[in-house]
Amino acid sequence: MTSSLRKPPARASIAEYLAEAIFAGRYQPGDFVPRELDLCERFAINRSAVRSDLRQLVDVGIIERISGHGSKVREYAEWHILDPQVTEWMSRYAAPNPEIQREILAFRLDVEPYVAMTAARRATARDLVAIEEAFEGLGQNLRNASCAEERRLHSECDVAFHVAIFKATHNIVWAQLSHILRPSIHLLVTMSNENASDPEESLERHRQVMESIRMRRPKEAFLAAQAVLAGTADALGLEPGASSLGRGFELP
Amino acid sequence: MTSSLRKPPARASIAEYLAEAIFAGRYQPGDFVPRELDLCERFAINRSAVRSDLRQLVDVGIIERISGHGSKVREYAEWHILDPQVTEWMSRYAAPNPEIQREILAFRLDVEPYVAMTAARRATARDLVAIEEAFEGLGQNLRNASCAEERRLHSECDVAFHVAIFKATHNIVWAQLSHILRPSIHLLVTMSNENASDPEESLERHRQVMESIRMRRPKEAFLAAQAVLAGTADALGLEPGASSLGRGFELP
DNA sequence: ACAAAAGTATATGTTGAACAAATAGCGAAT
DNA sequence: ATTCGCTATTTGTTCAACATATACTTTTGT
Repeated sequence: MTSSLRKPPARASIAEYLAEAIFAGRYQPGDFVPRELDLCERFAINRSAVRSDLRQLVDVGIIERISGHGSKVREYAEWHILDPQVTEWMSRYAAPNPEIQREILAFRLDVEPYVAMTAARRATARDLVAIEEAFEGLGQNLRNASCAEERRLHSECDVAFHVAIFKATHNIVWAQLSHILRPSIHLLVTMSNENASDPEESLERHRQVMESIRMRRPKEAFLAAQAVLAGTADALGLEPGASSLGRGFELP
Repeated sequence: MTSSLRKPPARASIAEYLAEAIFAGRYQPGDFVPRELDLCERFAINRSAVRSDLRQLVDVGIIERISGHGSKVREYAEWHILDPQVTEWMSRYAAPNPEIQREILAFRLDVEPYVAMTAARRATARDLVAIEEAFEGLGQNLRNASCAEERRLHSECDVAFHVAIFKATHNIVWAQLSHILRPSIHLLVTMSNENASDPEESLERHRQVMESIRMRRPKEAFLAAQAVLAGTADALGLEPGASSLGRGFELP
């Protein structure tokens, strides 16, 4: 009786359902999702609500509506992977496509060392608090990575740690771009469950980044972030050789 | 009679109207936009259509709907400035806020040299075609920058040039991120109308970037892109000293 | 006089039905 | 065999009514 009292479970979100189905690959690019009236029936909801939710998927480039024909899933390249909602879905429902995950990681390899370097120059005390709190969380949830809930918590702290560094650049573009990290971090935590890479070592690398930022040592922060990412790439089974930026320069 | 034959002007897009009004500053963060029924009346359109358009503004974080009260414009920091539609509105209706423009330019100063460098490593012949075509357009529309239409065309070519370089990285994240360029490039063209900075010099700097990419000289591409951005920052009256990344390294 | 509670006004949220418009596929006529 | 036109299906638009949430006002009790 507690369950039914709390809340009428919001409302069955069609966007959520379809996102899950699409990201899990049950509907692939070129496929058509069920028509409006079927979705109405399936979720006992009216057409306006269905259309409102479908609009969201259209706005982020995931589906394309063809008047009088149906709603088609668009190519992966068309998806707005910079949209926070999209990255959230990606991290929650796994990669729709390993290729995108690889490209996101390549991007991270490109930029995160530079972001860490900038953070080391500009981080305020408040930024350090956020970074440290996330790091504490990482340490807390390190050992008991038994149940799924614990791993999710660890994953969230990992995301918070990297996001806090992006925000420490004090640039709104970098700050908003930090959402792109989420999918690969969640994937990492999911996979490292099997891959059993050394978590102690990973934690130590994160600590190095944090300390370098605190001590205002940009170059060390750059290198430390590179080390973290090398570990990430390794755990995900992707060679960091794909990195493009940050090469061709001799670090002092 | 030609005007009415062509097309029933699509449909008055409420999203478009409100975006113009909000980006122009007629509604500022904290303000409430007209209520649904007023918009219905003003545009002779039904409520469903109005609500559909308002949903788009909600999805990109520009407005927030408060049940039973109204639709409030959110703080600039909440706006999804990485969304292509948002950047398009920003470029079309000028900056809602000079601060955001400054931060976008700071971001460009951070990344574009590295993007050019990567493009120099990975650009295919097809990428070079796109870059060259945009460059040709830049040269064409250089002299006759008289009417507004001509300037718009020049601006589009400028955008196309930089976007082509981002795409030449062959990374989907960089490619989608290229939308962020649009606002500052349009602003530049608008302002340089008054500022009368030397267009010949700017063109030459763009040529240097293109040539460096063609010749597969990453380091030269990096420096050439920096030079282009220095010119841009100068024309916009922003000192490039705000740049964060790409500093602290000695270029070979 | 002040404060808490109840009630009212206003705007958004939800529902349902009916009609309009666009697209694909089929079939007939040239 | 090709083109034209018809029909079926699905999305797009419109309208009207009711439900719900929030802010403001009035009332009531101390």
